[in-house]
Amino acid sequence: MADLSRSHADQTRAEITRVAYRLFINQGYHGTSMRQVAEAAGIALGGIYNHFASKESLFVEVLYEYHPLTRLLPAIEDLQAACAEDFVRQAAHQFIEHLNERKEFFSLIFIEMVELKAAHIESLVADFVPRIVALAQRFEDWPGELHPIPAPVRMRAFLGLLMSYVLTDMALQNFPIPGMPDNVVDMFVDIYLHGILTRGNQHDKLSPDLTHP
Amino acid sequence: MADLSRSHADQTRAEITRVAYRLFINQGYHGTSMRQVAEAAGIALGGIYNHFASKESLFVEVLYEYHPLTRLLPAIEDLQAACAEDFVRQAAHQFIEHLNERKEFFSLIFIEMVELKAAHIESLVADFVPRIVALAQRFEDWPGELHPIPAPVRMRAFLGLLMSYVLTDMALQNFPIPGMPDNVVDMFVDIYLHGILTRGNQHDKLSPDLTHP
DNA sequence: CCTACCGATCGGTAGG
DNA sequence: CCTACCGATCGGTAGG
Repeated sequence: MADLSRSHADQTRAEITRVAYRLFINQGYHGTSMRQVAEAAGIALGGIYNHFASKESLFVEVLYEYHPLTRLLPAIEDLQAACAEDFVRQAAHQFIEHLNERKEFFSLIFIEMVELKAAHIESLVADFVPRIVALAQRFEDWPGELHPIPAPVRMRAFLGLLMSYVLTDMALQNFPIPGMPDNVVDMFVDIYLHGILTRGNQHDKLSPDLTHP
Repeated sequence: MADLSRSHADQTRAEITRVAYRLFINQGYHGTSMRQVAEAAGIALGGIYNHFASKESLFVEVLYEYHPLTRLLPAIEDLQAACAEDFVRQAAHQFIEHLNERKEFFSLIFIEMVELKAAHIESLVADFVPRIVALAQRFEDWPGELHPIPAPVRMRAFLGLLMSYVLTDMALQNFPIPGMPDNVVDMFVDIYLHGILTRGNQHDKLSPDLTHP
């Protein structure tokens, strides 16, 4: 019975977090009222404060609950790859797949940066930076294939290109561009691979078979 | 005298817009009150409404006043270039230079997308899309040098990579990464050029002289 | 977990 | 361009 009631409280807390996420990403932090959260969660305003000390602590919970690195990083760390190209293609695939599930996460990051002045972002990314740096080093496992670009820059270009794909994909939802194909991700990856690999070691020519595996 | 008074009214309006810009990008839309704007502009609250019908119309004015494409696009359109590589390097230089002056503009875009639900963005970009598409076509002026990538994708990768540079540059202000060099932009451009140009036509090898012109 | 309430602050306006 | 004010809504809490 004690277990059941605790479980029910957890459910309520999870429901509050879930609806708060949807409201925050659609209206922003200051544009979302605790009354809206309460109504969407099906409880009274005061009920929220049995689970969260303040609106800000509710936002922090949402931020941690919905950031994609928790699941994305292990997925990439576990990849087995025979060469740099293989690794990049697999990592890009994982990256896009996880971020597509969490597309609205970028809105959360912006809210955190602008509306909450990045007060909590440091503790959020601190855990992940060393693991990302370690990932960047794995490129060195395949010597002789790479242009002489510093590892942090190579990693940053990778993250940046894919991030910009997701962002422009969101932005272009409302503005279809004539001549924009479906498999833009694969082409971005091809551009990136041509950009970082020396010519001898890539399966070159952007054939449709290669960009459409 | 009529001229003087009109000029003074314009000055006040410009000052309101200026301080509103700073407040919006630092606190968000709903996080900024008209009273804060009034105080920062040195006038009473009611005075704002002699210049702007509402808070939202003030935001729209800020959005138009501070978006970088007004000056960036003509600068790139006027570029003279002998080859694709030259064009890309000059365009990237212009792009970064203009966006560095208007770095906080991204915050405005996010505010517009999240807090104001992208209500005004359509009319803002509508004027620029055809000109950007036209720019993408200029790559075709140098035939035989390009990988067979659709023009919109090539343009999108260019904008995306540079945009992601500016964004990560902002984000990494607070988290210096060991081993991250100063001339990341040049390296990004090199990666991009290797990515879109066929091998024969590029001044290859990323020598320091080339990445540090 | 709800009801009823607090002081504070919001965007906006009338009238001068 | 300011003073003084409007109704509405905010985050949060006491008490049950």
